[in-house]
Amino acid sequence: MEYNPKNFEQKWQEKWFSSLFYEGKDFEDKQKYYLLVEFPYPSGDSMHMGHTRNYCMMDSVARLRRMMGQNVIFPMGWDAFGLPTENYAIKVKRPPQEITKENIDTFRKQLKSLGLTFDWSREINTTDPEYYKWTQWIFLKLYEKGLAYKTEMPINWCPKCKMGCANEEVVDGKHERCDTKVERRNISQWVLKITEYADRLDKDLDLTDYWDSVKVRQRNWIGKKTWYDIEYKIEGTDEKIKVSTTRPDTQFGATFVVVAPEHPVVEKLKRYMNEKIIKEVEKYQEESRNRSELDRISENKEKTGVNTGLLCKNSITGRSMPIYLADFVLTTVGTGMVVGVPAHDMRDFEFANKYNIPVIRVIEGPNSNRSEINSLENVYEEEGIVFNSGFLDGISSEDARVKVGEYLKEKGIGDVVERYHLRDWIFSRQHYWGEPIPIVHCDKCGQVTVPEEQLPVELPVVESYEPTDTGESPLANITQWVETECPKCGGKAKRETDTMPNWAGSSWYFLRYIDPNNSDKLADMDKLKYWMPVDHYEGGAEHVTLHLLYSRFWHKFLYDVGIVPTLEPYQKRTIHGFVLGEGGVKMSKSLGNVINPDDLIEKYGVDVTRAYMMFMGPYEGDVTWNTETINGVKRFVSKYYEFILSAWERSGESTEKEQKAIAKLANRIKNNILEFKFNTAIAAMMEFYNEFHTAIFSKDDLERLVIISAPILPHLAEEIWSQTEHEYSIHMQDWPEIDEKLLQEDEIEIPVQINGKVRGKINVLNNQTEEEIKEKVLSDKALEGYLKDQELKKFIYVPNRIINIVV
RNA sequence: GCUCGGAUGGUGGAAUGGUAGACACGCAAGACUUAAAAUCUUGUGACCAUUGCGGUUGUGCGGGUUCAAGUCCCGCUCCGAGUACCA
Repeated sequence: MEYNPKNFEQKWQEKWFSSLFYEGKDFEDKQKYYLLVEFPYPSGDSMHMGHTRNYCMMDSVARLRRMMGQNVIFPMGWDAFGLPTENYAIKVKRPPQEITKENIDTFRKQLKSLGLTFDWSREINTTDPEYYKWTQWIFLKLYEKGLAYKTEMPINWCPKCKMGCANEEVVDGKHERCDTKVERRNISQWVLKITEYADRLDKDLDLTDYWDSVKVRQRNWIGKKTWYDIEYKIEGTDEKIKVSTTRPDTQFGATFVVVAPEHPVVEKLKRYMNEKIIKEVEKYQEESRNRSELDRISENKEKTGVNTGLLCKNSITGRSMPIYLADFVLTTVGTGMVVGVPAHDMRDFEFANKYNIPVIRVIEGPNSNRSEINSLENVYEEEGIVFNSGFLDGISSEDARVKVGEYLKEKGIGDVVERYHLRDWIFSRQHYWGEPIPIVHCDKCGQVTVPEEQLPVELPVVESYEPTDTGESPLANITQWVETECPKCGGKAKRETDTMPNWAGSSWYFLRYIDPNNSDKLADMDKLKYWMPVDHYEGGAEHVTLHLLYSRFWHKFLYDVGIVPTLEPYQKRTIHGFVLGEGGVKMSKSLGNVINPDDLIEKYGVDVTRAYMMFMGPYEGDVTWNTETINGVKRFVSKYYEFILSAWERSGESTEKEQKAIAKLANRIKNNILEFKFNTAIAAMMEFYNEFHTAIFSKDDLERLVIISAPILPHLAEEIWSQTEHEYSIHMQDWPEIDEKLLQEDEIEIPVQINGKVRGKINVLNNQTEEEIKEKVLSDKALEGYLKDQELKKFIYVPNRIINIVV
């Protein structure tokens, strides 16, 4: 009867993986539940603890929901394109295809050894040509709809990885992968017009049940703002410039205008400048061109700029304002021209201060009167009441903006525009290990799409290749692959050698799980209608901006072209915490504090490992590894095993107390798992054990106990089920129906407070009225000392909770 | 700077506005043992009292609402994550 998991855990896993009880069945007449976890990148290392923990938690959810009669789809696959494998392949001169296959085999074995009931019949792999055929197909559709285009653009160039990277991959001016400072380079790049979906990506968040923190991050990234573009006439000319602002309520405080130095309008303005100033302007343009965006943004806060000598007239206030060029203004933001309001913008104040431009205050707020603004500290950036502002006087900032908007329209001198922080998605990578972009360049026909029937455009398998120094993809060196026929005219043509970023394959993988082997379609519409949307998408915080946004964008596009049936891909999205190494530091190879799940399984067994990972702390919080604590879980699991088996041997009649305890435990386990409170689900089991391990139970009740333990301790439950002569498998049993009556108490003990302090306890019957209870409390001997000679001011009775007496 | 989280014993953490510290680790004492490990029992926020009952205080800090606040409101401090010359 001793708990020895080595004797049975593997045996049951083998049986599970051959009997396939956990597969999701298409079209089955049950409530469907699509539970999605982020698929891992199969690196050369072992699976990370973070992944392991979340998969174990979600496996418990999947097992519970199946027992609750739901048709659960809980799939797994591999996000296998990407740089680590490519770099390793270059180093050891082996094809990444081979390396990837080995890594996947290791990872799959690890997942299986944890007893996770992923539906392996639906396994996918983003690097499988049968999979990336459809990634390429989606690209073609995007191209056909004008949402993919190639353009010469300054990109962030990573000199180490020899590749361009999206703004989103640049952190602190460094490539997030390798920490190398990125440079600016002009390169012809494929770009996807995600900005065209910005509005819907923002608005449709309302259709989902994502955690608010997830919605907020999406919205901040999209950065929707209302902008006011205002035309100013340049004095002494017929030219106009259009500045943009989000704070038109401060217009009467505007005292200058700044144009981005690289802005095309500068050429036009030059016509009105004198020779000396033109020279200065050109010198400044040259300087700022050589500064990378990083440099322009970096620590050096000293503002630079050049006065054009030109003046423009504020079309709202009539004020004459000097025009400057300055590189803190970016062409890509707004109209690339800014109106400066030094009293209400710190950056404008710094600039005005340097160039002796007047500061005019026009907003007052609750904590700040109309006093003069004379230092950076008292620049007033908040909203408030507008003064000194002609037709805007005395109204709030918000109302003033509306009024300015109306005024612009009425006079025809500007527009109100919605703009987004989001920029288009740079989709090219100059690398080998990614999906080839299915485009052919023909001298005669230009850019030609590869016809659908010729997909996939497969990556050539080669022994070795290196990134090129020219910045082209390594594919460019593989001539026999590059040289091809033009699908249109049959003449000589060259393949596109850029590949897709590894965000591509992960932007739609959840759709392929639904119909993984379909060779005619991305996925069958009826199957999609049955399974979609994903009911719950579980993942890390690092993917709630980019990956989530990209995949929602692709999904909306696929919806528009009639491929998928839902507007949004995921109904719910939650964020798990990190697993930190001992002492609360990051787990990393260099610190040597990486915990390998294999070692834990070897030492403690699978169920103990799984239960410990869930018991460590709440789902959403970061947890710190503590090897001492796992012993507590091990102790509990062994005792629990021995307890149930011995209780089975001495079984008899359960009293009502035991029946109630099991009913309550069943409810707690179920509710806690569904609410992702795995730690308290296990605590509930421990509490039950502590109170009842010597009690007598009926066999019916013990069966129920084993069943409700199964989602958390799947191997243990299966073993006990079999030892107590039940038919395989416990995981195919129905979750027990709970008799509501068992959850109610006839008599409960509730605390009695006097003036807010607990002074005693009293037993209350279920059907007792407040009057009866009051009488009982007031005549209670133990409380007498507190109540004697006191005036009773208030008697509060909260049913089943507490009594508070104010005297 | 901005946005979003968080702060509860020696530790990880519980707690629909209703007995703060469930559960676990650790620690201490005891039992078993030649001994140790394992296991079991008891105790364990702090302070005071201890012969028994007990009392006071306590959830980062300062206010407030309430019969009642870890939880709600206002104002801070510190820590973590994300993000930024975004006009």
